[in-house]
Amino acid sequence: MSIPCPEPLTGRRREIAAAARSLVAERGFEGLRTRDIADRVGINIATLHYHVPTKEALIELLALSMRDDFMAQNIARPREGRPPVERLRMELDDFRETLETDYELMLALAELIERARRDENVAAAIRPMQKHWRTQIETILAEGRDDGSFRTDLDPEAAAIMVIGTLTTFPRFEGPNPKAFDRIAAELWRAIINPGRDDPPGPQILPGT
Amino acid sequence: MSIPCPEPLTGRRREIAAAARSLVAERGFEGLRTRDIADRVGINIATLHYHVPTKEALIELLALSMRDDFMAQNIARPREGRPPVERLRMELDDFRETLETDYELMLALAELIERARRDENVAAAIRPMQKHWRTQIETILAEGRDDGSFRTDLDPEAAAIMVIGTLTTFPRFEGPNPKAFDRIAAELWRAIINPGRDDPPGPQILPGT
Amino acid sequence: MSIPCPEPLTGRRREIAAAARSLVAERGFEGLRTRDIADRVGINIATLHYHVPTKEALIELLALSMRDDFMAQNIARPREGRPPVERLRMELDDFRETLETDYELMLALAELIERARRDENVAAAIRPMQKHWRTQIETILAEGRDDGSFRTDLDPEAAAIMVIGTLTTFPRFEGPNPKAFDRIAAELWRAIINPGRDDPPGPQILPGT
Amino acid sequence: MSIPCPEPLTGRRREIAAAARSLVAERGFEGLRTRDIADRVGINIATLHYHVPTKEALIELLALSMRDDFMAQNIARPREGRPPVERLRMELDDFRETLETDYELMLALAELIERARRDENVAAAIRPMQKHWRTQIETILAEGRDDGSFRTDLDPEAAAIMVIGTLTTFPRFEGPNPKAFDRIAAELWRAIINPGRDDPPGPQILPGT
DNA sequence: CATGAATGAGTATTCATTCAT
DNA sequence: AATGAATGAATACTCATTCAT
Repeated sequence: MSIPCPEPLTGRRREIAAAARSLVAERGFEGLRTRDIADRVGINIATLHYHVPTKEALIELLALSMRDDFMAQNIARPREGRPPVERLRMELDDFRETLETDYELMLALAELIERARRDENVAAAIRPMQKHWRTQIETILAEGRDDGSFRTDLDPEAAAIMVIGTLTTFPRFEGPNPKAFDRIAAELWRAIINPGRDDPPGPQILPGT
Repeated sequence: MSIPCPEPLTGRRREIAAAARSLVAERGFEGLRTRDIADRVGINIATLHYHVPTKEALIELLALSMRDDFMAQNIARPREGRPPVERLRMELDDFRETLETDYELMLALAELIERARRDENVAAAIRPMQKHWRTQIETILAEGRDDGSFRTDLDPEAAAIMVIGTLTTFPRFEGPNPKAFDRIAAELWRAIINPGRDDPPGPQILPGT
Repeated sequence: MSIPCPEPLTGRRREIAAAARSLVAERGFEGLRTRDIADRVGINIATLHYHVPTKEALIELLALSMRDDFMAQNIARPREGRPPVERLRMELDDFRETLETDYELMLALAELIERARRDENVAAAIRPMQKHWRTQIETILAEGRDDGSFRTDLDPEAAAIMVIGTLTTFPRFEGPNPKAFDRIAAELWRAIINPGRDDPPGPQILPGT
Repeated sequence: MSIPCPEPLTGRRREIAAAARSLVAERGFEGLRTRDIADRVGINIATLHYHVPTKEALIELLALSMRDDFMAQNIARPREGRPPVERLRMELDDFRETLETDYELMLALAELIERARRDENVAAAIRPMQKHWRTQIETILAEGRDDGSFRTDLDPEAAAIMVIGTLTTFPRFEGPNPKAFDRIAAELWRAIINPGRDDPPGPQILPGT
């Protein structure tokens, strides 16, 4: 189901992509210098260009590597067959985990999304990831509305943007703080679940890991 | 209540800020060149530097000018004394209006916020604006929860981030499309208002799905 | 009649073109470096780029400046109305003079012609000059054949290439040596004039200024 | 009589020289890249450097290979003992043939000669070839003048340059066009042969205008 | 013989900034 | 206020060459 990176990341290319990612997270695309990437990897600039011919190709490589990493986390845990409530829970937990274990990925992704507006190559690399995430959430929301666990007046397409917007905007205000995240996730949860439902939405109620 | 721009924008400085803003909206900070700004204003680069000594100062000027414009829109309509439901409504309407009339401001602001993470000067200029908006929404939400028009289990601080995140993320998916915005705003509305309340939330209800 | 350089060579541009010319004469296009040109003019590379935006534009400027200089020498002395014999004489004298006073121009021109084969811009700049020279010689030869001063079996178009080829190839063997040139010019003369004609081809016979 | 290539061209070295030649013909020395040569041969650059240690050595190899090829064509047909008229004829025919069958050699040679002016190694490799050709033509012309078949006022040394200059300059104007070449060759012929001679210059006369 | 990877020294070009006028 | 000209410091990219395998 995932669209894999066409050229699998061999040793050096993997190192280069990793160095580029952390530099983008630190300084943004504005401050991304090929020389810095080479320095961080510990190679000569010419060597960098041997492995990745142009800066544009490098950004594309970065975009693809990040998309793959981001999507890999989503696919790790099987969601098929589980009820929508549980799947939304998993979605929030996944985001929380990425926030804690790979905040750098999150920051770099934010830069990438901003850049995608002007760079068609980046947009092309990022789009499948965005679409995948959005569709996944839309499906969960639609199914949850239909089975009565979510609000009956829920608009899945609009609510999906609400979920994504809330999650991605949160770190801009609070950073990777997991406690603060739980509070946001809980609010999102309450905004979505069906308030008229008798039985509680699951064994453990938010907030909580 | 507004924090005024320390150096008032004289003719040339105002033109420069406007040119910088539209260029940032078009190309992002990554592609912002002083020469392009001068060209757009119709002056020489040396003249640009006469009015704004450095690029850093220029970015600060831009940040301040945008903050002032953004906050001016909020202050235009008096909100004091009105009920929370109505004030939330106005908040959404304000955003919608900015989206329609000054989408460029919105785009440039997104770039500015991204940049603020690494640029303390920009952060300092932007922060009051962000704080102002966030506090305003938090207040509305808290009062609305307390008067029973919003969800009783609402967490105003978390929900404020949800509102801001949804609004600012929306254009990334749908652009300045007002129809699509109304759908998002309606969903946000339903996520916030008190579903158990008898009387309708106001004279005009937002268009649903 | 001459196609002038569209942008007249102002001070700096003139200096740059001159520096480029002597460097091309010395090292060929292969060894032409913008930095060397800037050094020779005594300016910074950035300043060079201020006056001539790209290397390509610089080469075009060079080509145009050389074309103009070369053609100026041809136009200096009025040839209208004079008999073909005398005009051919002037043609050879002109070449001899350029050889003596501006051998650098000659060398650089040779490089330019070689480059024109692959560079359409250079070709476009050079072509009018080549055509002008060729046509001028063809006309002289045709008229001289018709008035009986040149060989009656002369093929003006073919002979023009013979004249040009002999003149331009000569320095490759003998350098700018004027004595050696006179010998070549004399041979060319004898190859062209009508051997059956009674009266001598002119007051003074070659070689000799 | 031929000066053989000191290191005989083994398989790979031969291939490399051939690839270099066609690349020089296409792009000139200015655009000659070792990597392109290796690519055309189908080997790695490191392998290229195994066979030819430096670029300079490569250019020397190229010069030697071209000199050998060019001179081989001259030696193929025995000229000894034949009358000057016939030998000049053969000289022109040889050139015509090279023009038709190996125009690439001709183009590359032109580049090489231009480069020889600045590169002593190339000059050293090329000089014997140039000298050989020049001397050969001078001898033909001197003998033809003495036996009355060529102009009696012929200056063999000057006329040799005229012949070489005409032949080598021709392709710059007309390319490898054989019809156009015949016209030039005919003109050259008429410029050299003795016009006062009764008997025709040979069994087959060159096509005239 | 052959190659993948690496590199030092360049190479044109860019950009914010300065300064004399 | 305004500008033409100038510049130092970068910046992405190139190329012949080397070396371990």
